[in-house]
Formats: sequence, C-alpha cells, structure tokens
Amino acid sequence: MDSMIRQFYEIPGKVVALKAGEYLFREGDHAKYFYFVRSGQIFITKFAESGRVLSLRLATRGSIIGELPLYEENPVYIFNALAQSPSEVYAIEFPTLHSYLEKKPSLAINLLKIIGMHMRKQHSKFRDLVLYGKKGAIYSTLIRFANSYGREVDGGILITVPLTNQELANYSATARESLNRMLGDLRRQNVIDIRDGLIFIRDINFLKREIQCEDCGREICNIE
Amino acid sequence: MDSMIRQFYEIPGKVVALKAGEYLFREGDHAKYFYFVRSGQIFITKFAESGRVLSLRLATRGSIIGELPLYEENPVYIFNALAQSPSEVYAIEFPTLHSYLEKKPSLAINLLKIIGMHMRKQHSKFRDLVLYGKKGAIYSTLIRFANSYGREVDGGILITVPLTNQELANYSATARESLNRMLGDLRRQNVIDIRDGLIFIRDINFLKREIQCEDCGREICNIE
DNA sequence: TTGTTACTGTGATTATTATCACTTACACCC
DNA sequence: GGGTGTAAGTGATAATAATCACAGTAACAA
Repeated sequence: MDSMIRQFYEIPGKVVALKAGEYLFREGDHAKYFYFVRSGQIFITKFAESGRVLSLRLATRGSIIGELPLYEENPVYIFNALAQSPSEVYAIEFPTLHSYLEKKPSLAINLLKIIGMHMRKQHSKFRDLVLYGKKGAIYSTLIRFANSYGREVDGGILITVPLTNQELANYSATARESLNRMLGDLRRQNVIDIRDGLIFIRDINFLKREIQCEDCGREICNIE
Repeated sequence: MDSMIRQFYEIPGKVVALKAGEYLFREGDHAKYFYFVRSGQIFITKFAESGRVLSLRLATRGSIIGELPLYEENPVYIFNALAQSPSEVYAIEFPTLHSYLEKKPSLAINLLKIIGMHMRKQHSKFRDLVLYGKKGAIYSTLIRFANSYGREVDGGILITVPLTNQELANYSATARESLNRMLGDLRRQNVIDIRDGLIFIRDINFLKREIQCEDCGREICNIE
C-alpha cells in the first residue's frame, strides 16, 4: 500500500497539520484538495438530519481522503474528515492532481487500484450489514478495526484505538444501547474483553464465523 | 456517460451475446474479462449462504461490469452477472486493458471517473439503507429505477422494466412480504400504481422527501 | 471532598422487520 | 375450460433493534 502512495509525494502540495478534534473538511464544503494521510488518524463520517452520525472510515498513514469529488464539475465533499488524534495530511489541489494523472499513467493506475480497493471494502461492508443485520455490522466493524489497528497480544488482538461505545455504534449504524448489549453478550461469551478501555478480541474466528466472513484479506477487510 | 465509454471500443476485444436468463459470470469464477454492455440489461447480484439474493445493479447500455478484480493478483468475480433480457457485452481481457490504460492516460482517467461515480452510488445507497431502514432501501430503489428506466407519462414515471416483488425485494435486501406490504401502503397513499405489471410512480417527490433525498442527480442516483 | 461531566450498563416498552402459513389472482397450455 | 405454475397479497406471530428512562462508574477539577 505504501508503495502506491509514494508516488503522490512527488506531486506539489502542502502539508496540513491538524489537532485532535479539528475538522479537515465538512460535508457540503467546496472541495479543492485531494489528501493523503502522513500521520495520525482521521474519522470519516456523515451526518443525518436526525442528528445521528454515520462513521465510515478511520483513515491512517497511507490512506487517501477526499478523492470522491475529484472529477466533478462543482466539487463538494460528501463526508466530514475529523482528526481523532494530532495528524498531518498532504494536500494536493485537484487541478494539479489532474495534470499529473494525465502525464503519469502509472499514477492514474495506482489511483485506480486504490479506489478499486475502496470499492471492495464498501461492498463487503454493505454485504455484512445487509445480510447479517446489526450483528453483521458490529462484528464486521470489530474485525476491520482489528485488521487495521490490532496488535497481537496474549493470543488475542488488542484494538489500539480508544473508541467509545457511541463511536463504535456510529460505525455500525446502531443505537449505542444496542451496541452496548451486544458487546456485553460477547464479553459473557468470552469472545472479547475490555482492557483499560480498549477492546481485546480473544476469539476473532467466532466473529468471522458468525457473519460468514469471506476472508477477503486485510487489504480489503479494514477500516482505513 | 456514453462519451466516456466510446474509448473502450477502440480496445481489441470480443462481443459476447447472452440470452435472457444466461449468466455472463458467477461469483467465485476466475475473472479474465472486463465488460461493458452494448445492449440489453444485466442483473448484478450476490448470493448469501442462506439462499437469499442481494441485487446490486441492473446494468444497461454503457455500464461497465466485472471491473472490480481488474488489478488483483488472483482475480475472481465477486458478483454474479445474469442477463435479464437478451444482451450483448463487449469483453476485453484484463492484460489488454492494462496495457491500454498504461498507454492512454485519458482512458485511465475515464475509468477513474466511472469508478468514482460507482463509489458515490454505492455510498448513497448505503446511506439510504442505513439511515432510513428498509423504507429507505425500498424508496431509494424505486427512485433509482425511475432514474435509470423511467419514462415520463401522465405526469408520473413509469418504470419500464418488469420486476417481480421478489426481484425488487432483492434490491432492497428485504423480505418479499415486507416489500409487498410497503408497496401496498404506497398504492393506498396514491404514491404509486401498478400498470400492466409495471410500477408507475405518481409522486416521486413523496419518496424523495421521506428519505431526505440529497438530490444527488441522475448520474449518481441510478441503478446502472 | 464534592461537584461536574462523559461514558457505561440495563430494564421496560415500542417500533420495525422477518417468518410462517396460507388464500387469491393471473397467465398459459393443452 | 380446467389444470398448472408462478406471483401477489395478507393475517398471525416471532425476532430484532430502537427508544426512553434511569442508575452506576470513572476521571478530573475546584
């Protein structure tokens, strides 16, 4: 993945630093830049009128952000990008990226590969949610976080990102209370555990089995 | 859209004719070709272990198909492609497409545009389903079919594709009975009507209002 | 120490959606 | 014109998930 990103560094752009809790952009903003993340973590979310928040990704080093309106006549961001921790992103203006994509086919092809991967992530998430309901959404979110931010310890996987129940619920489009109950069940079944506020997955295969995981690999099944 | 597709005709490939009910490929098949549709209509679906079917698109003239595994090391189709009516597709081998993409940046850029559009479709569908439940899924499906296959008549929109309740339910990941009840309600509210087995939408704005449609335009909000 | 705040955990209730078990309607074919 | 098959429609019930209304907890500041 990093090898695909390296090319983008050669394109003129600027580095933007974000504090935790700071927005890089909000949905509806005029879109001027394509970004990729150099360091830190960035929530990609969408708001509903009702006040609910839908979380889609937690972008990290190497992730691209804000690519969707790249070729639109009146480009507007459709998501919010909010720094979860202090972060640095590299910002490339759309017209600059356009001209580099035209000049360097290998760059366009790399972007195609990256976007194709995003497409597959999105599809697999859709499938999990749609076919296995909230359980599918939640288990799938846990697996994705484990793949992106998990560290193997004590025969299990510790998700190294601190997430509140509400934040996790936003990723699975679930009510906080429902998520809480499901986590409670998983805890009682010894599938997961909470360690200093972080989720520790004892038995990730249980989660995979329950949602008939197609084992699409870490390149696809992640939250980045 | 058609202008973006025209370029692909210049790439060597072959025409494949399909009868109604014939599969172009199935999920799990080794993926060798990238396709685009010349004529007819092709269902893009995915099976669940449980026997349920999830319908994703109804591809038509100008749609691309089977592009997802384009850059994979061991390419496998992840969906089924089933001709709904007699159809013709143009098939380009992946390696051939690769070399043309490398040679012609404008082709790669066009593919980027198309895939970016697919991404947005997918996101908006996800949003509808996740934020407004089955009602969101069903209303959104009706709007998409209206945008892709609707003909304006008598101050309303006639969806010119014959769809059974089961097929519509597959698009919205709903039980047939649930879909049937919802359509019944819409009929009673004079929002839709059935004309010779086709759905006639009297008041599409009702559907749009109910799911807080973001009016993303026909380029995005379709089923192709 | 005591508020304050944000988060977690839970019971009770309601709303939504699926499932099961049918009946009805309609097209098509000998 | 009766028989067959497929799809539509519907009631009853069960399963799933959201909502409301709190009680408990932990961290932190004054």
